[in-house]
Amino acid sequence: MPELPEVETVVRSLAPHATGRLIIRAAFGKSPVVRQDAGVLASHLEGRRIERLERRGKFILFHLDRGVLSVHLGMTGRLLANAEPGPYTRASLTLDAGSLLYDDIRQFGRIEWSAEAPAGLARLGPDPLTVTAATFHSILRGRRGRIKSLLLNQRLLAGIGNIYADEILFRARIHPLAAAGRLGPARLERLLMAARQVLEQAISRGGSSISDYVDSEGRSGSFQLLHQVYGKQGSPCPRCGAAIRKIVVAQRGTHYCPHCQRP
DNA sequence: ATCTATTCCTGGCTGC
DNA sequence: TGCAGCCAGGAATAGA
Repeated sequence: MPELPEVETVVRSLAPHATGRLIIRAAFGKSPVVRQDAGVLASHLEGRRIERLERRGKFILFHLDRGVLSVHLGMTGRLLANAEPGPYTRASLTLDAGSLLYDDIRQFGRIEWSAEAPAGLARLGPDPLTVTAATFHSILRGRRGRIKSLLLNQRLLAGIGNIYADEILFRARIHPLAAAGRLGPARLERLLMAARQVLEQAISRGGSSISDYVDSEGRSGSFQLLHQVYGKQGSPCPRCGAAIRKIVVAQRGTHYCPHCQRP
Protein backbone atom coordinates (compact mmCIF):
# COMPACT_ATOMS: atom_id res chain seq x y z
CA MET A 1 0.00 0.00 0.00
CA PRO A 2 2.21 2.76 -1.25
CA GLU A 3 1.80 6.00 0.66
CA LEU A 4 3.95 9.12 0.76
CA PRO A 5 7.19 7.45 1.97
CA GLU A 6 6.90 4.58 -0.51
CA VAL A 7 6.11 6.89 -3.43
CA GLU A 8 8.98 9.17 -2.45
CA THR A 9 11.30 6.15 -2.35
CA VAL A 10 10.12 5.03 -5.78
CA VAL A 11 10.73 8.49 -7.24
CA ARG A 12 14.21 8.72 -5.73
CA SER A 13 15.19 5.26 -6.95
CA LEU A 14 13.66 5.88 -10.35
CA ALA A 15 15.21 9.27 -11.06
CA PRO A 16 18.68 8.00 -12.12
CA HIS A 17 17.05 5.57 -14.55
CA ALA A 18 14.52 7.97 -16.03
CA THR A 19 15.78 11.54 -15.93
CA GLY A 20 16.97 12.75 -19.32
CA ARG A 21 15.93 9.54 -21.07
CA LEU A 22 14.12 9.44 -24.40
CA ILE A 23 10.97 7.31 -24.68
CA ILE A 24 11.42 5.08 -27.72
CA ARG A 25 8.34 2.93 -27.38
CA ALA A 26 5.30 2.81 -25.08
CA ALA A 27 3.00 -0.22 -24.78
CA PHE A 28 -0.15 -0.66 -22.73
CA GLY A 29 -2.29 -3.68 -21.94
CA LYS A 30 -6.04 -3.60 -21.62
CA SER A 31 -6.57 -2.75 -17.98
CA PRO A 32 -8.52 -0.35 -15.79
CA VAL A 33 -5.12 1.12 -14.89
CA VAL A 34 -4.97 2.66 -18.36
CA ARG A 35 -8.19 4.42 -19.25
CA GLN A 36 -6.97 6.42 -22.20
CA ASP A 37 -6.73 4.83 -25.62
CA ALA A 38 -3.49 2.88 -25.78
CA GLY A 39 -2.60 4.16 -29.25
CA VAL A 40 -3.26 7.78 -28.39
CA LEU A 41 -1.31 7.41 -25.18
CA ALA A 42 1.64 5.90 -27.00
CA SER A 43 1.62 8.68 -29.58
CA HIS A 44 1.86 11.26 -26.77
CA LEU A 45 4.81 9.46 -25.21
CA GLU A 46 6.95 8.06 -27.98
CA GLY A 47 9.71 10.48 -28.97
CA ARG A 48 9.34 12.51 -25.78
CA ARG A 49 12.15 13.12 -23.32
CA ILE A 50 11.71 12.71 -19.56
CA GLU A 51 12.98 15.96 -18.10
CA ARG A 52 12.22 15.51 -14.42
CA LEU A 53 10.39 13.36 -11.88
CA GLU A 54 8.25 14.72 -9.09
CA ARG A 55 6.09 13.38 -6.28
CA ARG A 56 2.81 15.13 -5.49
CA GLY A 57 1.03 13.40 -2.64
CA LYS A 58 0.93 9.78 -3.79
CA PHE A 59 1.21 10.70 -7.48
CA ILE A 60 4.39 10.23 -9.49
CA LEU A 61 4.80 12.83 -12.23
CA PHE A 62 7.03 12.33 -15.26
CA HIS A 63 7.52 15.82 -16.65
CA LEU A 64 8.16 15.40 -20.37
CA ASP A 65 9.43 17.89 -22.92
CA ARG A 66 5.76 17.98 -23.90
CA GLY A 67 3.10 16.98 -21.41
CA VAL A 68 3.06 15.09 -18.14
CA LEU A 69 2.70 11.38 -17.45
CA SER A 70 1.16 10.77 -14.04
CA VAL A 71 1.28 7.42 -12.28
CA HIS A 72 -0.62 6.45 -9.14
CA LEU A 73 0.40 3.11 -7.64
CA GLY A 74 -2.96 2.41 -6.00
CA MET A 75 -2.59 -0.59 -3.72
CA THR A 76 -0.26 -2.95 -5.55
CA GLY A 77 1.34 -0.86 -8.27
CA ARG A 78 5.06 -1.14 -8.94
CA LEU A 79 7.27 1.00 -11.16
CA LEU A 80 10.34 -1.05 -12.03
CA ALA A 81 13.49 -0.11 -13.90
CA ASN A 82 15.01 -2.66 -16.26
CA ALA A 83 12.77 -5.52 -15.12
CA GLU A 84 11.36 -8.47 -17.05
CA PRO A 85 7.66 -8.17 -17.95
CA GLY A 86 5.38 -10.52 -15.97
CA PRO A 87 1.73 -11.52 -15.88
CA TYR A 88 0.78 -8.30 -14.09
CA THR A 89 2.65 -5.90 -16.34
CA ARG A 90 0.12 -3.25 -17.45
CA ALA A 91 2.46 -0.84 -19.22
CA SER A 92 6.01 -0.67 -20.44
CA LEU A 93 8.28 2.07 -21.70
CA THR A 94 11.34 1.35 -23.77
CA LEU A 95 13.89 4.10 -23.24
CA ASP A 96 17.00 5.05 -25.18
CA ALA A 97 18.83 3.40 -22.28
CA GLY A 98 16.96 0.80 -20.26
CA SER A 99 13.23 0.36 -19.73
CA LEU A 100 10.44 1.06 -17.26
CA LEU A 101 7.60 -1.31 -16.36
CA TYR A 102 4.37 -0.75 -14.52
CA ASP A 103 3.15 -3.89 -12.72
CA ASP A 104 -0.10 -4.00 -10.76
CA ILE A 105 -1.90 -7.09 -9.47
CA ARG A 106 -5.11 -5.50 -8.22
CA GLN A 107 -5.19 -2.68 -10.73
CA PHE A 108 -6.21 0.12 -8.39
CA GLY A 109 -3.41 2.19 -9.87
CA ARG A 110 -3.82 4.75 -12.68
CA ILE A 111 -1.64 5.90 -15.55
CA GLU A 112 -2.62 9.06 -17.37
CA TRP A 113 -1.12 11.49 -19.84
CA SER A 114 -2.09 15.16 -19.83
CA ALA A 115 -0.87 18.25 -21.60
CA GLU A 116 -0.50 20.18 -18.37
CA ALA A 117 -0.70 18.85 -14.83
CA PRO A 118 -3.48 16.26 -14.50
CA ALA A 119 -6.78 17.62 -13.23
CA GLY A 120 -6.82 15.49 -10.12
CA LEU A 121 -3.74 17.17 -8.74
CA ALA A 122 -5.49 20.50 -8.31
CA ARG A 123 -7.68 18.90 -5.67
CA LEU A 124 -4.76 17.75 -3.53
CA GLY A 125 -4.03 19.44 -0.24
CA PRO A 126 -0.51 20.44 0.82
CA ASP A 127 2.29 18.00 1.53
CA PRO A 128 2.55 17.18 5.25
CA LEU A 129 6.34 17.43 5.06
CA THR A 130 6.30 21.05 3.97
CA VAL A 131 2.97 22.46 5.19
CA THR A 132 3.33 25.31 7.68
CA ALA A 133 1.88 24.98 11.16
CA ALA A 134 -0.52 27.85 10.46
CA THR A 135 -1.88 26.21 7.31
CA PHE A 136 -2.10 22.85 9.02
CA HIS A 137 -4.10 24.33 11.87
CA SER A 138 -6.44 26.15 9.50
CA ILE A 139 -7.05 22.92 7.55
CA LEU A 140 -8.36 21.14 10.63
CA ARG A 141 -9.95 24.06 12.45
CA GLY A 142 -13.72 23.92 12.64
CA ARG A 143 -13.95 20.43 11.14
CA ARG A 144 -16.37 18.04 12.70
CA GLY A 145 -14.92 14.88 11.23
CA ARG A 146 -12.81 12.34 13.04
CA ILE A 147 -9.12 13.02 12.89
CA LYS A 148 -8.21 9.75 11.22
CA SER A 149 -10.77 10.25 8.44
CA LEU A 150 -9.39 13.71 7.80
CA LEU A 151 -5.78 12.52 7.71
CA LEU A 152 -6.81 10.10 4.97
CA ASN A 153 -8.53 12.83 2.94
CA GLN A 154 -6.13 13.76 0.15
CA ARG A 155 -7.91 17.08 -0.42
CA LEU A 156 -6.85 18.24 3.02
CA LEU A 157 -3.34 16.76 3.17
CA ALA A 158 -1.78 14.76 0.35
CA GLY A 159 0.16 11.57 0.89
CA ILE A 160 -1.00 10.00 4.16
CA GLY A 161 -2.69 6.59 3.90
CA ASN A 162 -3.94 4.02 6.35
CA ILE A 163 -0.64 2.77 7.75
CA TYR A 164 0.90 6.15 8.40
CA ALA A 165 -2.31 7.67 9.74
CA ASP A 166 -2.28 5.05 12.51
CA GLU A 167 1.43 5.42 13.20
CA ILE A 168 1.20 9.23 13.25
CA LEU A 169 -1.77 9.26 15.63
CA PHE A 170 0.00 6.85 17.97
CA ARG A 171 3.11 8.99 18.03
CA ALA A 172 1.00 12.09 18.68
CA ARG A 173 -1.00 10.18 21.34
CA ILE A 174 -4.29 11.19 19.74
CA HIS A 175 -7.29 8.86 19.51
CA PRO A 176 -8.28 8.10 15.89
CA LEU A 177 -11.92 9.00 16.60
CA ALA A 178 -11.07 12.39 18.15
CA ALA A 179 -13.05 15.28 16.67
CA ALA A 180 -10.47 17.14 14.59
CA GLY A 181 -11.96 20.57 15.16
CA ARG A 182 -11.74 20.15 18.92
CA LEU A 183 -8.02 19.47 19.00
CA GLY A 184 -6.25 22.29 20.82
CA PRO A 185 -3.10 24.05 19.56
CA ALA A 186 -0.79 21.83 21.60
CA ARG A 187 -2.22 18.61 20.20
CA LEU A 188 -2.27 20.00 16.65
CA GLU A 189 1.36 20.92 17.03
CA ARG A 190 2.13 17.44 18.32
CA LEU A 191 0.22 15.92 15.42
CA LEU A 192 2.15 17.85 12.78
CA MET A 193 5.47 17.05 14.42
CA ALA A 194 4.52 13.38 14.63
CA ALA A 195 3.53 13.36 10.96
CA ARG A 196 6.86 14.81 9.90
CA GLN A 197 8.88 12.51 12.13
CA VAL A 198 7.05 9.34 11.11
CA LEU A 199 7.08 10.15 7.39
CA GLU A 200 10.72 11.24 7.33
CA GLN A 201 11.85 8.22 9.28
CA ALA A 202 9.87 5.98 6.94
CA ILE A 203 11.49 7.62 3.91
CA SER A 204 14.93 7.09 5.42
CA ARG A 205 14.06 3.39 5.77
CA GLY A 206 12.81 3.08 2.20
CA GLY A 207 9.15 2.86 3.19
CA SER A 208 7.11 -0.04 4.59
CA SER A 209 7.01 -3.34 2.68
CA ILE A 210 3.73 -4.69 4.02
CA SER A 211 2.24 -6.49 1.03
CA ASP A 212 4.22 -6.34 -2.16
CA TYR A 213 5.77 -2.91 -2.14
CA VAL A 214 9.28 -2.57 -3.54
CA ASP A 215 11.14 0.40 -5.01
CA SER A 216 12.03 0.74 -8.69
CA GLU A 217 15.03 -1.55 -8.26
CA GLY A 218 13.02 -4.24 -6.51
CA ARG A 219 14.29 -3.45 -3.01
CA SER A 220 12.00 -3.79 0.00
CA GLY A 221 11.69 -1.08 2.62
CA SER A 222 12.21 -1.77 6.30
CA PHE A 223 9.98 0.71 8.12
CA GLN A 224 7.43 -2.06 8.76
CA LEU A 225 9.91 -3.32 11.37
CA LEU A 226 9.41 -0.06 13.24
CA HIS A 227 5.60 -0.02 13.13
CA GLN A 228 4.25 0.64 16.61
CA VAL A 229 0.55 -0.10 16.12
CA TYR A 230 -0.29 -0.97 12.50
CA GLY A 231 -1.05 -4.69 12.34
CA LYS A 232 -0.14 -5.04 16.03
CA GLN A 233 -3.60 -5.71 17.46
CA GLY A 234 -3.31 -7.77 20.63
CA SER A 235 0.39 -7.03 21.03
CA PRO A 236 1.59 -4.87 23.93
CA CYS A 237 1.90 -1.15 23.31
CA PRO A 238 5.62 -0.31 23.03
CA ARG A 239 5.04 2.72 25.26
CA CYS A 240 2.79 1.42 28.06
CA GLY A 241 2.27 -2.30 27.52
CA ALA A 242 -1.52 -2.16 27.09
CA ALA A 243 -2.90 -4.39 24.31
CA ILE A 244 -3.15 -2.62 20.97
CA ARG A 245 -6.75 -2.48 19.78
CA LYS A 246 -8.16 -2.71 16.25
CA ILE A 247 -11.37 -0.96 15.23
CA VAL A 248 -12.86 0.26 11.96
CA VAL A 249 -12.75 3.98 11.15
CA ALA A 250 -13.71 5.34 7.74
CA GLN A 251 -14.00 1.74 6.51
CA ARG A 252 -10.33 1.18 7.32
CA GLY A 253 -8.68 -1.08 9.82
CA THR A 254 -7.49 1.25 12.59
CA HIS A 255 -4.93 0.35 15.23
CA TYR A 256 -4.31 2.29 18.42
CA CYS A 257 -3.37 2.03 22.07
CA PRO A 258 -6.46 2.48 24.27
CA HIS A 259 -4.28 3.75 27.12
CA CYS A 260 -1.91 6.16 25.35
CA GLN A 261 -4.55 7.45 22.93
CA ARG A 262 -7.49 8.44 25.12
CA PRO A 263 -10.74 9.61 23.50
C1' DA B 1 -21.03 21.65 2.43
C1' DT B 2 -19.56 17.55 4.71
C1' DC B 3 -19.29 13.26 5.88
C1' DT B 4 -20.27 8.18 5.04
C1' DA B 5 -21.06 3.99 2.33
C1' DT B 6 -20.21 1.51 -1.97
C1' DT B 7 -17.51 -0.04 -5.75
C1' DC B 8 -13.61 -1.58 -8.16
C1' DC B 9 -9.76 -5.62 -8.01
C1' DT B 10 -7.29 -10.23 -6.86
C1' DG B 11 -3.83 -12.93 -4.03
C1' DG B 12 -3.64 -14.87 0.25
C1' DC B 13 -5.51 -16.42 4.33
C1' DT B 14 -9.09 -18.80 7.32
C1' DG B 15 -12.07 -22.32 8.40
C1' DC B 16 -15.04 -26.08 7.31
C1' DT C 1 -6.61 -31.51 0.57
C1' DG C 2 -9.69 -28.47 -1.51
C1' DC C 3 -12.32 -24.74 -1.90
C1' DA C 4 -15.76 -21.10 -0.69
C1' DG C 5 -15.72 -16.89 1.42
C1' DC C 6 -13.66 -13.13 3.45
C1' DC C 7 -10.02 -9.59 3.95
C1' DA C 8 -6.73 -5.90 2.67
C1' DG C 9 -7.60 -0.42 1.12
C1' DG C 10 -6.88 4.29 -2.42
C1' DA C 11 -9.99 7.04 -4.32
C1' DA C 12 -13.98 8.04 -7.44
C1' DT C 13 -18.72 8.02 -6.99
C1' DA C 14 -23.23 7.94 -5.03
C1' DG C 15 -25.99 8.70 -1.22
C1' DA C 16 -27.37 10.89 3.42
